Amino acid sequence: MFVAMNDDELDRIFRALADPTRRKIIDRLREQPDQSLFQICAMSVAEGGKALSRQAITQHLDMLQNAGLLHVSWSGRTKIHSLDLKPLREAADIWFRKHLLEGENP
Amino acid sequence: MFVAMNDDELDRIFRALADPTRRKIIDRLREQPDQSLFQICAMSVAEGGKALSRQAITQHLDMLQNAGLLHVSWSGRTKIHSLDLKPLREAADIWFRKHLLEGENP
DNA sequence: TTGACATGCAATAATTTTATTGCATGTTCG
DNA sequence: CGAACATGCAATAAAATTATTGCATGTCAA
Repeated sequence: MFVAMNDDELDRIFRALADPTRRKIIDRLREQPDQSLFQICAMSVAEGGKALSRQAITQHLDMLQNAGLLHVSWSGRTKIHSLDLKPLREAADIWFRKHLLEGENP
Repeated sequence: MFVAMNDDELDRIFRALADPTRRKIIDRLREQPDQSLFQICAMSVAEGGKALSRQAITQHLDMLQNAGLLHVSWSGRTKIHSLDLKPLREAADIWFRKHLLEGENP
């Protein structure tokens, strides 16, 4: 099985995963998909401890989307966010597994 | 199988992987372990395109070591670097696989 | 011992990332 | 229609990351 992904894409994904707030968003979005920006902000406040502004969350979501990790749609005035795990799997294929699976002691 | 890793450790690992220079260092160190700082600098110059200062490389190595990804030893005046992939595997266990393996369509 | 070598340490500069603020736009509901 | 709502856009501030420079320390080898 073969995946195609250039360095820039891979880089965007790794960068997207570098921030704990974004990883938390990914976690929550996986637990419950199709959340609005407001819902995501609410989660963030409820769990994260520190309350980020809506714009901060928006910027994090932008980075996730830029890395191709998000599927976004609109329902009226509401923006709906869900995960797209495919790029994550591709990144794992071409990088992570290379280091984690080769030469593993059984 | 159970792994123990706190949020800080996980965060250091993800941050360490966020930079392309560091990922390249990991790649090269995997191809050829037990390299000195100078060797790593030389590689970086030879391959990376942009020539970083020795100190820049040192700082990158520090971050990798801080994330527990490096095994360092001394031979006289020479510092020897090798990878320690165990933390990477642990990080994959508690985070990556959760998202990548669950709910995979077969 | 001395000079070249391999590296460390510390300060600072340059760049990027993260967060905030204020205002603007389109949508729903009464 | 008009008010509350959900979000966007843009500028800027704050903080963190990345890279550089200069000097210091310990080691090897002639």
